[in-house]
Amino acid sequence: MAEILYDHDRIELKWEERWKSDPDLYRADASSNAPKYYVVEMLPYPSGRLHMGHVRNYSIGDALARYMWMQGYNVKHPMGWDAFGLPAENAAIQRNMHPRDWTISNIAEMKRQMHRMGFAYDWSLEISTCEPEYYHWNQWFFLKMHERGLAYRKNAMVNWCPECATVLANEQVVDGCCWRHETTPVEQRALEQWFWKITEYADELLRDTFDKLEGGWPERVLSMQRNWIGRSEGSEIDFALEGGPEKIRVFTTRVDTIYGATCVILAPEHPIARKLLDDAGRAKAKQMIDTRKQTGPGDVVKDGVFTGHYAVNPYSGDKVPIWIGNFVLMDYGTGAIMAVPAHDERDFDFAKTFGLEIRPVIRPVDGVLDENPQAAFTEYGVTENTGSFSGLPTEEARRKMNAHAEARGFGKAAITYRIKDWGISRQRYWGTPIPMIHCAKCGVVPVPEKDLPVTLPYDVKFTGKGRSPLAEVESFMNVKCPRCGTDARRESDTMDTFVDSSWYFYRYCDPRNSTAPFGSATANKWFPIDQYIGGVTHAILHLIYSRFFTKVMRDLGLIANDEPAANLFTQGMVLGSDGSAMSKSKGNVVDPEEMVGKYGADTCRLFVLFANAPEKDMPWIESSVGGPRKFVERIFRFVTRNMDREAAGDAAADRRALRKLHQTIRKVTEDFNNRWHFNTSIAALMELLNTLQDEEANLSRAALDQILPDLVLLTGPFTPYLAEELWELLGRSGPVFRQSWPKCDEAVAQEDALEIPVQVNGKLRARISAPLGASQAELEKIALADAKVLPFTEGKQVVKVIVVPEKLVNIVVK
RNA sequence: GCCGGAGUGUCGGAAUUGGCAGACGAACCGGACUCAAAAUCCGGCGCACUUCACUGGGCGUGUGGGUUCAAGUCCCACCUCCGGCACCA
Repeated sequence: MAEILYDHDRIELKWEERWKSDPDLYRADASSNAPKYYVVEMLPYPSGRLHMGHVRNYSIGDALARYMWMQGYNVKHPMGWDAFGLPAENAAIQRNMHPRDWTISNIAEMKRQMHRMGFAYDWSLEISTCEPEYYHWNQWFFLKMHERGLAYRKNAMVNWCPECATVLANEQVVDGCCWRHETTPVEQRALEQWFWKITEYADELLRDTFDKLEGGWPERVLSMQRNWIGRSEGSEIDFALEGGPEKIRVFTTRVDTIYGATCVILAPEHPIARKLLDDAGRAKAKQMIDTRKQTGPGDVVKDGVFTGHYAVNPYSGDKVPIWIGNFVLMDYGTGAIMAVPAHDERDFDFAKTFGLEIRPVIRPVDGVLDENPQAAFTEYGVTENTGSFSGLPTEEARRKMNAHAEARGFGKAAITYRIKDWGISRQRYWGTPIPMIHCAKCGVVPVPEKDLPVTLPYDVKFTGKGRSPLAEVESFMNVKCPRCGTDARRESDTMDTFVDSSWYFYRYCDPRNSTAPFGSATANKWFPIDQYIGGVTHAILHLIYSRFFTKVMRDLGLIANDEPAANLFTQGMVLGSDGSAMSKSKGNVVDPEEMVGKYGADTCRLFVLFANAPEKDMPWIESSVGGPRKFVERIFRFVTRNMDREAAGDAAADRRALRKLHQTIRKVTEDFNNRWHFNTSIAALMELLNTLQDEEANLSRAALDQILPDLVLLTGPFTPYLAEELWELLGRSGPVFRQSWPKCDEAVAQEDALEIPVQVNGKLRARISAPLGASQAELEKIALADAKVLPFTEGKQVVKVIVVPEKLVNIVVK
């Protein structure tokens, strides 16, 4: 048969239809004895259309899934929708579309695009987090958290736009102002909200980044998580309020400097501050709280107010003034600090601004105390003027002073974390209703499990005003108290959408279960995830919340694993032509569907994988799409014109072609097994095709019959449409991804002779040819006798000759 | 400020364990085919020299040092860029 011209639409649309018509095609085999392989790509938010970041993420996962199938694994490869979220509500306000309708039509559109890309998902496992069948179990987890004391209520600040009279999400605050009222500064208001005690697991979350995830997760993700958890060891010390029963507890990492404390500073939100301040001071505190939200990090000017009250240093007995300061944070440590200007830069700054005393108490280990410091000395040293603890090195002083505080009952050694409990309440409509009821008699009462799910009402007005759209829906809000049966009101807040994505990959194991989130047996079979793949933007929040969830689920006895994913791969961002991340607001997005229309899905996938290594940010240079496109065409034409032609052949050409084939199999296999640098795998396939075309005229029928099927199989994970079409043209049956991955025959891959570079004093001077398996002595002899080497050794003394077998000869002369 | 990552041709990148720097592709230049163009095929393509030419050696992986027979790769110091955290006590 003659060469066939490549037509991407004809081939891809044909196979898309066939694949779609077989719902079992990519289903994992429940009765299989093959080892399991669970690969999950982070589920998308259905924003409307696929973007290039999705295409990159899913092309990587799809190549891997197909490869693992071909390696004989029982592969589970699901997809779903992270369907709750703010943009749906914005769409409702801005274009008068119901969030649910908007979301569902987006899902349909994106699913259509995924089919067009040829991704191998088992759609029977599809989940959508906005369906009651799914969020039912968010509510169930909420009840379990509540039972275990992991869910609690407390006052927390929310962003409030006085113009809209509504709560704003952080994303809706732009430069400290409301997104819809660009000149209206956002205020901070305290609201009772639900929190989950992730801090209870802070220590384990931190420890397991070392013990369980190192090696399987990227170092930078682990480091970001450790940073986020932010464990810090220090002391909590009580300063007694002069003339009152209260104590002010401060946290410090440098209790050894406490004799240098010249004031105590409270966060403006601190409850004691409210009592100590007069009206003017309270107004000032309120102003500090609001301004803090509006100024970006880094450019805060220190501000403070003296309360007019004093506290007593429990070590020295000194009386120190109590201030409030805008740089002291309520939600870190105890919300109060002791200021030691001589040994802390921030305190030094504060002291200079407000004229506070600077009292040095630490000298350098090999120096003297600087009585009049011009800057804070923050290093470790030796204590001075520190009562009975004077003359001690920092670490010893801390130990002894902690013990002293504990013995006297005014303090102790303490650990503080930067990570805060997870505030999950959102004053939004499009999310999971929090299954709680407020009863005037009984207080806060959980919805009984049997009454779950609490479903989201459809008929809601989106005015963009008020506390939460749900709070206005009387039929939803009015309920009988499950405990006393009197009239009560439902909680009108919904859950943070990060709750939905914290456990979705467990639901894939048992997506239609209506009596439990999933069955433990099936989860234990598939977990931990063998490979989780997603954007590095989720390195902290999603990945820490889902680790927290896994630990809670384990403690509930639902699962046996401690971590959700044994291996994590974070692909880089896709950058627009201007070098910054592709985003709608920057206007530098490239629509994948346009590319698919022009070049086909195979070329699009190949382009994305070939551009660079997948963990790196990918610069978008569309002009280079020609390479991958030509490669697809060349393979197609090469196979079709050689698939059944007569060929006499030449043994030497056959040998060279088969050698290159097997070297390529080895290379591509290694890339899959070790590092997923698909750019080099694809380069190797291009080299193979170059060699095959060089040898084409002299290849025998027998060699072609070995080469063509293997060539097609090797392209399977990257260009599934092309591979499937060629597989069929070759007269083979069964989908490509169910075939065995080609094996490298080392004997065939072996070169006939070695070509070895020869250096003199480390500089390349010649290449010699040597028989395979030549001894070191032989190589040395050939190298020394080489005509190109001789001019560099003549008249000189050969000091030594280094022979690296099969690699290189280096002659050292003097 | 702290933590992490990265700097290689005109561009994306390759060199996986210290052993031939620039694979593969893009762009560009030249040639063949064509009335012409596209497509395709063939050749060239780090820098500055040298030779009529074949060639020949020199320099070259952010900068400066070092280790080594041998350094893009290891060590020390520094510069730049990217990402995260950031008055975190």
